[in-house]
Amino acid sequence: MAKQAGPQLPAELRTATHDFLKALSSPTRQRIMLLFAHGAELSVNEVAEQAGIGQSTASQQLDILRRGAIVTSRREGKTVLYRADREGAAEALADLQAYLKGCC
Amino acid sequence: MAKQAGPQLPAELRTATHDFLKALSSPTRQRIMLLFAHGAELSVNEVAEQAGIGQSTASQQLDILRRGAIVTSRREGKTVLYRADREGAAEALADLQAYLKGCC
DNA sequence: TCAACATATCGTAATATCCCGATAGGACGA
DNA sequence: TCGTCCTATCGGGATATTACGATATGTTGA
Repeated sequence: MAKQAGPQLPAELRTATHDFLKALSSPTRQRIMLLFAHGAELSVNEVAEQAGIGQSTASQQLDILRRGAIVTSRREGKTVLYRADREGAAEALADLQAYLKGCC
Repeated sequence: MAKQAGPQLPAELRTATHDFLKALSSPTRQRIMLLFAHGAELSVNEVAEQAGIGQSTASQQLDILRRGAIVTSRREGKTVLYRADREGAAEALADLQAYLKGCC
């Protein structure tokens, strides 16, 4: 029974993994991610300031990173704190690795 | 006290890794890569046909993939054969992993 | 050399992305 | 409640990406 072996085709990239790739394929967002080194938690304004971009831009780019599951956010009073999402990143990386194993 | 030693900062992504991410962050190019599963070698025309895109588009997208070090090419008579670049992909993946370890 | 074929490049419209300033929405303290 | 602070969303201009058809470049065989 069963489908028998095989994971068959290498399968496609999950939507989540595509969002991950797109999120990281921007120099600005790559720069933003480096701000989260060592588990740092930063507000939108702090990201904007340290990355040298406007507040609205920071908010938008952080949203893209969140959709890519590379960061998570939580409210702390008036501010929203963002931090790196280790788990999400690891998951996307694993999926990417599986995808590459299929075609490379 | 010196600036201390250490591997310092996780460092940025190499240009090559950025090219890799950009190359894979397109659904069309992701589809193209799946054509190279199992070590398949394909001409530009074959890629165009199987991916459902025009010849010039295939040539351009393959060039982007090559700059991302995900495929390599070689001439075989009149045609140019492309195949997946396992080594390049593994290298980019390793760099990406190191980068994520730095910020996530 | 000249055709025939395969790929690469050029010019382009359509679409998407980036970043901004302005403004709306939410949370807190007075 | 009101005012302040912080974040999210809106609207738009500049730029980049995508995919195409047409054309140039390059390779082989007659």
